[in-house]
Amino acid sequence: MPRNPVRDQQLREERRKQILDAAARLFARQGVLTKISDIAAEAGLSHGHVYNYFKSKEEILLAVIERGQLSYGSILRGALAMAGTAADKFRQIARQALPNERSADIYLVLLQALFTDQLNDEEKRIIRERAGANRRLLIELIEEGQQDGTVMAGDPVQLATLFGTLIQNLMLLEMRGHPPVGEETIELLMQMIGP
Amino acid sequence: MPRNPVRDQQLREERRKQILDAAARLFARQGVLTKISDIAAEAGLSHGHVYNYFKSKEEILLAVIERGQLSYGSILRGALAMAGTAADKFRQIARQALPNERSADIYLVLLQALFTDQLNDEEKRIIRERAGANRRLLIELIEEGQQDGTVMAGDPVQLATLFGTLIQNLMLLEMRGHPPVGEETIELLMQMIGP
Amino acid sequence: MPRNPVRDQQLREERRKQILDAAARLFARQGVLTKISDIAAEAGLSHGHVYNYFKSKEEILLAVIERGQLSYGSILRGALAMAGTAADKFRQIARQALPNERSADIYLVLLQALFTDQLNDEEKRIIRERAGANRRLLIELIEEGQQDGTVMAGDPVQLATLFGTLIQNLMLLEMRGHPPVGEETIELLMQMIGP
Amino acid sequence: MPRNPVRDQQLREERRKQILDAAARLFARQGVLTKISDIAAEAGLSHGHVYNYFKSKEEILLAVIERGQLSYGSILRGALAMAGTAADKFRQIARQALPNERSADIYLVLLQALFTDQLNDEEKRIIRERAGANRRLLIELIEEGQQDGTVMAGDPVQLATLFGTLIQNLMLLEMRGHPPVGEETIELLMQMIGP
DNA sequence: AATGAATGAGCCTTCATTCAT
DNA sequence: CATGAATGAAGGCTCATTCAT
Repeated sequence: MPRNPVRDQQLREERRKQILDAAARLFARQGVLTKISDIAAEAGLSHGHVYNYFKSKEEILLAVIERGQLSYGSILRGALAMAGTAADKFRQIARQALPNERSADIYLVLLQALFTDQLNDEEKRIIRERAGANRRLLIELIEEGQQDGTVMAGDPVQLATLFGTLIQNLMLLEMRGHPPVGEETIELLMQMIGP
Repeated sequence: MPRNPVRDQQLREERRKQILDAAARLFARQGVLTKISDIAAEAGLSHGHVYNYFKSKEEILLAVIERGQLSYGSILRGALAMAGTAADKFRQIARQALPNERSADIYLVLLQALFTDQLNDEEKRIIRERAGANRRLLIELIEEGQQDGTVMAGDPVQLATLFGTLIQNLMLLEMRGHPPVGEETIELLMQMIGP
Repeated sequence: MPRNPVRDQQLREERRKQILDAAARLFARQGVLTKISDIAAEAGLSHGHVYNYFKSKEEILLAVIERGQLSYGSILRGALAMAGTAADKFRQIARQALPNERSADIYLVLLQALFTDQLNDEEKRIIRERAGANRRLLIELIEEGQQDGTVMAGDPVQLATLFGTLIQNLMLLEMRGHPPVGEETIELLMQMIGP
Repeated sequence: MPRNPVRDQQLREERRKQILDAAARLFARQGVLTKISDIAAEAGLSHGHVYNYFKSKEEILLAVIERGQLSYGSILRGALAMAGTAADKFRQIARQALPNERSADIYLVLLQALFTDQLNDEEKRIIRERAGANRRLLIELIEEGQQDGTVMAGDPVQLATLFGTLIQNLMLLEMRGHPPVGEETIELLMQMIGP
C-alpha cells in the first residue's frame, strides 16, 4: 500500500494529541514525578515510541503548558466576543473553564513548573508572557465591566489578579475531593466581583 | 567529659528548626524535586546529618506541612479571639497570613503533596483533617460576619472555600515575581467579601 | 519492526540465568557485601539493567537460594530413584553435589542469609521449609540404608543432620583453597557413614 | 583521687573484653552487617567510645577471630594433654567446643571474613596460619587414635578435614533453631569416626 | 513505525570514623 | 574517659534517554 503523506501527517497529529492528553492528566495528578513510561502507558504506546513525537520530557511539559494557556486564552477571547454584559461574560468563562478537566490540570502543572528549576529562564519567560497576554484579556473584561456597571470598582490590574486567582483555584478544588463547583458557587463568585 | 544534656537538647531543637525552615523554603520553591542535599546545604549542615533529625525526606515533608497548617490555624484562632467586627478579623488574617513567608510556602507544598502520590492515604487523611479544622474556623468567622453584617450572604461552607482560596493563592502570588500584596489589595479583597 | 516475542522471551530467560549465576558466585564469595554493580559486571550488563529482571537485591538473593535448594533436592531425588544400595546412592549424591559449583555456593549463601537479619521471618520460614523437605529425603535414604545394611545404626534424624552437614561442608572446602574433594575423600566419607 | 595505673590497665582490659564479647555475639548473628553502634550498644557504651579501644571495625573483627581461634586451640591442646584414649579426647573436644557459644560464633564469622574482601591478604594469611596450627593438633590426635585403635584408618589429613568440618558445623546447627547437640549426637559422631 | 532492552547519571540513605565538648 | 554531633564515601535504586531489531 503506497504511503499517503497527508494521512500520515494526520495520524502523527493524533498521536501527539493522545500523548499530550495523557501527559496533562498525569502531570496534574502526579506533578513532576510523572514518568515518561506512565505517559506512554496512559497514551497506549511504548515509552520508546514517545520519543518519536517529542524529543524530551521537558518538551512534553512545555507543550502541555502551552496548550493549556492557549485554551484558556480561547475561552477568554470567546467570552469577550460574546454579546451581553461583562458579568454574563464572566459567567461564561467560569462555566467553561471550571468543568474543563484540562484547564484545571494545567494550572497546577504551570505552578509547579514555574517554581521548580526544571525549566530554564527563557522557557519561564515565554510562559509568563502567555500568562500576561491572558491576563490582559481579563483586565480588558474587568474594565468593560466597570463601565457597564457589572463589576466592582478598583484597580483593574489588581482585580484581574484576584479574579484569575479565584477562577484558577476553583479548578483545583474539584481535584481535591471537594464537591464539584456548581452553578451555585458560580453565582456566589459573581456576587463577589459584582459592584 | 560528658556533655550538658540540657544545652544539647536545646541545640537539637534549634537544628531541627533550621532544617524545617530550610525545607519549607525549598519544598515551596522546588516541590518534590527538592533534594536532601539542598535542604542540608540551605540549613548549613551535611546531608548525612539531616538523618539524625528526620528519618526520611518524607518525614521532613510531613513536618513542614504540619507546622504550616498549625501556624495557619493559630492565625485563625488569634483573629477569632480579637475584639471587633468579623471584617476586622479578616483583615487581620490577611495581614498576618500574606506576608508570612512560611504560610505561603506551605500552601504550595501541601497542594503538591496532596496531588502527588508521594504521600500514602493515611497521611493524606491526617492532612485533610487538619485542613478541615482550619476551614471550620473560617466558616465560624464567616457566620459571625453574616450576623454582624460585615460579610456577604451565602452558604458559609462555599464562601469559606472561596475565601480560603483567595487568601492562600494571594500568598502564592508573592512568590511568583508579582509585586507584593499590599494594603490596597487587602482592601479590594475586603470589598469582595463584604455585603 | 516489532520484535519477535518468542525470541525475546528466550533472551529474557537467558539473561535471568546469567544474573543468577553471577549472583550465586558472588554471594558465595562476598556474602551480603556483594554489590549489585558487582553482579551486573560479572553478568556482563549495566547495574540498572539488573532491575529489569529483579526488583531488588533481596529478590536476587532469594532466587539464588531457591534455585540452589531445588537443585540439591533434584540430586537427592535422582539418587533415591536409582537402582543399587543406599551406599551407592550416597556416593552418587556426593559426586554430584560436590563438584557442582552452584551447590557449594548456595550453602554458604544460605547460612549467611539465615543468620543475618537481611531476610524477614516469612522468607526464612520458606527457606527452612525447603531445607526440611530436602532433609526428609536424606532421612528416607538413611532408613533405606539401615535396612539394606549399608548405613550405620542410629537415629535417622540425627544422622541426617550429620551427613547433611558433612556433604555441605565439603562443598565449602573446595572454595577455601583446600585441594578439591576427590574420590578418595568420598570413600573416607562412605566409611564414616557405613555400619 | 590519684590515678592507679595498674587498676586503670585492668579496667581497660575489661572494657576490651566487653566489647569483644558483644562483637562476637553480634558478628555471629548479623555477620558483616553488624554495625559499630550495635556493638557499642550491646557492650553498653557509646559508639564513639569504642574507638578508644579499637582503631577500626576491622580490628575488632580480627580480634574476635583471633580470640576464637586461640580458644579453639586451647581446647585441642587441653584434650591432647589429657589421659585416656584418643576417642576420649575427641569426646572431650566435642563436649567443650559445642556448647561454647563463642566457639560457635567464631566459625561463621571466620567463614564470612575469609570469603569476603573485607580482610586483606596478609590478614587472611595469618588467620589461615592459625587455622593450620589447630588443624595440625587435630591431625596429631587422629594419628594417636589410629595407633591406639580408636579412630578409623585413612589419610589423617583428610580425616582432619572431615572431623573438623563435622565439629564446626555442629556448632552452627545449634544456632539455626535445631535442637541442641546432646550426648546422643556426640556418640553418633564418635561411632562415625571410630574404626 | 514500534518495541523494550540497555545504559548511566543522579538521588536517597546508611554508617564508619572523627572530633568538639 | 565519654558522649553523640558531624561528615562524607559508598551503595541501592529509579528513570530519562538511546538504540538495535
